[in-house]
Amino acid sequence: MDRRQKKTRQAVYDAFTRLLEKKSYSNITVQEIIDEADIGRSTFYTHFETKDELLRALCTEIFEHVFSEDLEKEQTHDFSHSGGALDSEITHILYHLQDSRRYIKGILSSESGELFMRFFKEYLERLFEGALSEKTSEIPREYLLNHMVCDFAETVRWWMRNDSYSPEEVSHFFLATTLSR
Amino acid sequence: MDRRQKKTRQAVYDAFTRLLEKKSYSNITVQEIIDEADIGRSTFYTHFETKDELLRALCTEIFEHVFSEDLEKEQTHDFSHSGGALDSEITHILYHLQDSRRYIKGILSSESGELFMRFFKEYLERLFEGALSEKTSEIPREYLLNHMVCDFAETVRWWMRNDSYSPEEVSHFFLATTLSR
DNA sequence: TCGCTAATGAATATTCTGTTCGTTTCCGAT
DNA sequence: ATCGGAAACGAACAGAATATTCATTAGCGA
Repeated sequence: MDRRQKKTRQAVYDAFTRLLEKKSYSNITVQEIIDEADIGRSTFYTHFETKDELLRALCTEIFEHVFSEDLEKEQTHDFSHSGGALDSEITHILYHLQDSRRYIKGILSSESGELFMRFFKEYLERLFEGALSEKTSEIPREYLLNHMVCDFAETVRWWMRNDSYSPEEVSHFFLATTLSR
Repeated sequence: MDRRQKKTRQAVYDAFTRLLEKKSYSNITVQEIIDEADIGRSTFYTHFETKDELLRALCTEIFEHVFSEDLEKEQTHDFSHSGGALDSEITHILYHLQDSRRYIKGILSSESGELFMRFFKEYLERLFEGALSEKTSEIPREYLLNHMVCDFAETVRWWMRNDSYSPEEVSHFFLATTLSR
């Protein structure tokens, strides 16, 4: 890929996250992003059709990073039998998220958080599908999956607001209050 | 309050909810609300500064209604001892929400859902504070409260997408997967 | 009945978005 | 080092939606 393109995209991502730390998503205009990134107007529009698409691209980039190694070995996941596998998996993801914390906090602190969470949950759904025990209970499986996914996503959101625990602790909180049924 | 003002506000709320049944929040323009409510342009702006403020006002109205009876007897709530009190409380709230289901769906199906959920969680926080057992566990109380609040809010969101269960069933799902620790 | 307040809506200003296009700059392949 | 193509540039423009202004009309309630 052309060096100029990479530089432009990166400049936009950086500018965007910098702005997200200061003000909410809907109050950020395309022009502000352009000014902050110091690029030409038409350049922005050759890379991204809309502000929404920019957000989507940024989220994709973050999650690609966070889930990269975890989802490719999806097949081998079978959390229902091995006790600690899910725990270390989750801890691992939390470490990745901690690295991207600066970006993520800004995104989560406004309506853009909605989109971020939606993406996040998509990935989590794939991850947790194997963690649900097979035996059918009185509770619908679709409810349980949604429950786990949302619970974890909200745990992360809480953690991001609240930087006072380690990935290991948070993983423990989550598993202690959610699973085991 | 002047009868005309009440009429205007009600006309706007009605128009807005009617539009929300058809399309999502972000695709509704102020002009459409004005046309649907059949009021003058400047009249809208004397009542609401922006579309966002209208949404906020509507959410307040909804929750005032949903939680009206429940929160005033807040003092007497002590779910930690009586088994079925929380259950019937929750079922009651779910019945209220079911009534407003038509337009809540519209609110939830876009970024406006973020605002709705934020409001919802504020009310839930007050409601659930009493439900947490006093005994300090290894899990921080603030984590547990956030966990319950988000879990219930997300349960409701799931239920709204997914109209196939009764309030009693949903209340059971929630209590079976969240509490008891 | 009368004074006050709300509603009206056309006109206008403003703000933001998204596109166009001729020009300039820069990359990388040869 | 050169050259063709691709990317960046940015002023200018069109279009959509928001928000404000103001003179006029209608309705409330004391």
